[in-house]
Amino acid sequence: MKCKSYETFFVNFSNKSKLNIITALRNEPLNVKTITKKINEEQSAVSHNLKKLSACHVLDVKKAGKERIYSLNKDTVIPILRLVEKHVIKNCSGSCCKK
Amino acid sequence: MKCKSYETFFVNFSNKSKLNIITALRNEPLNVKTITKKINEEQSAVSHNLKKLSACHVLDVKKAGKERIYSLNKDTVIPILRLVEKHVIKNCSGSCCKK
DNA sequence: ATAACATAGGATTAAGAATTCATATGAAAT
DNA sequence: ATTTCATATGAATTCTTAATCCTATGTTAT
Repeated sequence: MKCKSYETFFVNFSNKSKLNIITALRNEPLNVKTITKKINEEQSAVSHNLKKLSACHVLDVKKAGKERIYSLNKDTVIPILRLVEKHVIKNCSGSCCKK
Repeated sequence: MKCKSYETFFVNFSNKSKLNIITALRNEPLNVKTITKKINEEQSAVSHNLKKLSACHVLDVKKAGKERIYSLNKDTVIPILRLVEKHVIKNCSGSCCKK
């Protein structure tokens, strides 16, 4: 599947676990264990998600010994999050986005 | 559920049907029947999706007789789509975002 | 008042995704 | 060479979501 259909990209932001990872990395690159502790989920689940996130270049990885350090692709992610923040402030002052 | 957790917002972009609706409305507001024809899906499925999209203010609705005219919230949606386009061009020249 | 049209909504089923568990890989330390 | 630690991967299960079907609501026209 190619990126030209954008749905795969957005899936990376459309559930809590993945969004937790993104949030955890907003300020600093982290290794898997630290992410796992920070968001309080199974290591295995985190790894599965990290794989998808980095397949889409939402995250970058680099190896450091036996660790892998994941970092946010800030060029794309930060501006998108900002837009959504703005959207929510403007449109969702009460509660919205109900399922 | 409140918008403060953004995953619900992003769900609106994370499958083909919803993204087709968004694309169909990129240039002009349309009524349900026209959207349905344009994206070639069941009227009922389209209505279900329209509800979610407008609950999140990704779309606006206005009534016109027996029709309902849906339009894109361009303030939010267009800039986000542009960012993703840019991201894809930069990062996904081959194929990426595989599931 | 009834018929025709446009759209919405509920309930069920089917499809897809996330979670979990068990195991594998690979790197550093002893 | 073996153990330990960090991470990844595959398979099975469990959830979640979307798709479908059927019916309801509301609007206009006759």
